Amino acid sequence: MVDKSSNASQPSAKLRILDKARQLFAEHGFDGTSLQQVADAVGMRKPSLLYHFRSKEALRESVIEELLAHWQETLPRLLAESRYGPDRFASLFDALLSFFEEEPRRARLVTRAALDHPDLVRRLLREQLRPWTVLVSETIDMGKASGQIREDVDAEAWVMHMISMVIGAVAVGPVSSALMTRKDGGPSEWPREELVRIARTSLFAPPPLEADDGKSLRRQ
Amino acid sequence: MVDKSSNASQPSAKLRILDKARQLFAEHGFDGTSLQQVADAVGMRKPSLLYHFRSKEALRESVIEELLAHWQETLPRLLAESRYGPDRFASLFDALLSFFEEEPRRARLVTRAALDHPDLVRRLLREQLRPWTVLVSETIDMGKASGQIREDVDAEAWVMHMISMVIGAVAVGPVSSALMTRKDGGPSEWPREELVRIARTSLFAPPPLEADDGKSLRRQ
DNA sequence: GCTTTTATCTACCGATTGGTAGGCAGAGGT
DNA sequence: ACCTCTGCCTACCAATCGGTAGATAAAAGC
Repeated sequence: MVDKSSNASQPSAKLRILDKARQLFAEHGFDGTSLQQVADAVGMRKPSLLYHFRSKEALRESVIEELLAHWQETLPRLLAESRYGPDRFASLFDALLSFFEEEPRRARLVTRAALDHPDLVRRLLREQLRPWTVLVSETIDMGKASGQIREDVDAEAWVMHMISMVIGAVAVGPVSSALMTRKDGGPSEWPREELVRIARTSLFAPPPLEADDGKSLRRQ
Repeated sequence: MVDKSSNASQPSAKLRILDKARQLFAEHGFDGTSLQQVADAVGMRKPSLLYHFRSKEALRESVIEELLAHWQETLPRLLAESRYGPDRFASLFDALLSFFEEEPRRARLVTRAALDHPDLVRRLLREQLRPWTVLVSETIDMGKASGQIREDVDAEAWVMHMISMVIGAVAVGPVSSALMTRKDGGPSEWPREELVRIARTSLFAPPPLEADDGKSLRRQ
């Protein structure tokens, strides 16, 4: 058994390999990345790499598991940090968006994994992520009773679509933004606000009388 | 010069190659598919395949271009067929969704292409698809004046996100549905309705007084 | 001090990759 | 009859693929 963080001296070869492999897999895909490229990026020979991971397949599984683990570790924190009250979902959605936005490779990696190995990713989603989405769904359903949430929302499906939408939007963001008029001007020119608005308006019930001042819907 | 539909006898080798290559690329990715696999699927030897496409790169470009061309040919028809009046966008959205739903490989292929060759896909989107999305955006903006469309909609961004959302949802549909409670039960158990609802409620202004009977919003 | 374990290396393997050379059968034009 | 061009073939190529064997040096355990 080899632990992943034995000595505190430096990042441990295994972690360095996982880090570089994650980057390369996200950018060029699993089949588009050779062990030689990973080895070069890490700064060691190919057989040394295969000493830590017995095959390319094992390396790929480790990368995916590490991704899900990182997600599973971060998500509860997001849920805990998100403020209570009417803004809670907006705050949570914002956190979810930021999670992938700060490192778009994560979104690309999970998208590629979903395309290349649907069964594996299905299983991991079920086992590791679904408990949390169920929690969110139940909270949404409770919000219907108090009138804050639209009655016609399918909570489970909404959560699923929002996650899929955020990941997809971040993963192919630089590409789909080719449809926008305000041409490039840097990677930050991305219509993030509209994404938040779509999520908000499809979830929250409109305020009773007054409309369009956004008083009860604003985020900060 | 070799035309793509010379004799009417049978589908012409070039087209058969493109067809099989499209399927394989969509399912296993560009790098995950070898020319040998394509040749086997078509039923010819590898060099015969390379007689029609001078390299794997050329084959990939042809597949992508054919995909965009097919899209570009279908989209104007969808726009023309969609009924006028308040239901027009719902009808159009439904057509867009059906376009990818009836052949999910299209969605997977374009997603993979966007990940593997962002620059190429950006260019194709700009040149071939954007004129149509601009048209839709302008119509949306006109709808604001008549009060049917929400004032806070960013038309261009909304259209972009909807396309991205639909393609993403269809491409990874079988995977993300692992987050749903109503387990599998076939591929048609997919929460399509919620997707339509998200699109609708994020675009249309709520009816003046009465709500929730969906009279002015219903689709069929 | 000796042995074992860990982590890396060089050298190599067979299989497969994308791609080329050149032959050959048939259809069509002249 | 002859030539040309098309479309497919067999045979082959160098390069790269994922992976193995075995040597070696340093550290750890006894």
